[in-house]
Amino acid sequence: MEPTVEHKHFIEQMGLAFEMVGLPRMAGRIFGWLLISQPPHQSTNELVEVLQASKGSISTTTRLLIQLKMIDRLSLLGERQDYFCIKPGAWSQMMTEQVAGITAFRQLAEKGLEQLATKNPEHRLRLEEMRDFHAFWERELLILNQRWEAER
Amino acid sequence: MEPTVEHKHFIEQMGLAFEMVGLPRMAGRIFGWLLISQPPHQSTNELVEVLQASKGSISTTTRLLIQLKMIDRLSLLGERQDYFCIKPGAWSQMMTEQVAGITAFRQLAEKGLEQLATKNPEHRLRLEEMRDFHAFWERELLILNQRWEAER
DNA sequence: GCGTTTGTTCAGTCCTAACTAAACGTTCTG
DNA sequence: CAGAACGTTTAGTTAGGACTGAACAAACGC
Repeated sequence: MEPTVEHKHFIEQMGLAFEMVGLPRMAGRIFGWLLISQPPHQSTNELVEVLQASKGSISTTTRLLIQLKMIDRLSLLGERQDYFCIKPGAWSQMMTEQVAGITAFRQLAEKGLEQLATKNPEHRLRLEEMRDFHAFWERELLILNQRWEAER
Repeated sequence: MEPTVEHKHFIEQMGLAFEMVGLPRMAGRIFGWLLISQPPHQSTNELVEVLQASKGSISTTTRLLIQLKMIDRLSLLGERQDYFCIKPGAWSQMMTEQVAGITAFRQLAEKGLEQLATKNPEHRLRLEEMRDFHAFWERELLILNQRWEAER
């Protein structure tokens, strides 16, 4: 299946959106195309052609997306090529990654409170709020994630 | 107030954490120091010295943090220097920024559904899930943000 | 008004990370 | 076994953004 001009535009937008959340643009392009391609699984060569990228780039980036649990590799019986498709729950997985960032902030706050806050309570206030805030979100985001899985 | 070795380590960690969420490392360092400095407001020159950075870098990055509503500029009466301190609700503000990213994804999905999805319902499925997912989180994150403001 | 202090702006440098292209290894086909 | 079809790896290039340093502008004190 060949991409139209609108398809190409969508792909490029997905690239930019992925970049915004800290992933390589190419990852967004691959994921974007897999969202709209017919059929939903595409071979390496198809990706190379459609996205006009090098084999190496596709190889590296598909492995990244697999590691992030956002796509699956399909090896069809009798077929020589590998195929890729979007993994169920890919978006949830992406959100889970975000939670990791929040955890990092909470841990940093806790370490700060242990190691360098004086006994002065007024001084501790800022770090305590940082810790409480991130603990709150850490907890609630996990709950929300479960609720989404349940509702859908 | 002079930073100890532990302070410097904390500052550097905050830099890395900020980098993880897509902000300049220097922004994290400034914010980190403002979290633990005594007093909680610090002048440009103090930031230059403590963080061992150029005036230009501090100037640019403080303006960025102000624009993101994460710190405030204080101009004390009779004082020539500007001071900076953490803005109440800075963390909430940071979270609000994240929501903007989610909104971008939802809008992209909607534009995709309008412009390039065929009538084939099986084909629309992936884009519809993308839209529903992000609409869900967009809604729930705003609610959570309000709950945090209320609870604290 | 002149020099000082302070913040901003801008040109240039440096560093990182994405991407390309080519070499390589592996597996399949005839 | 020879050759082709794939995917991976790696060296090299490129692009973007953070940071520096210096020039600049504005506000103030003497």
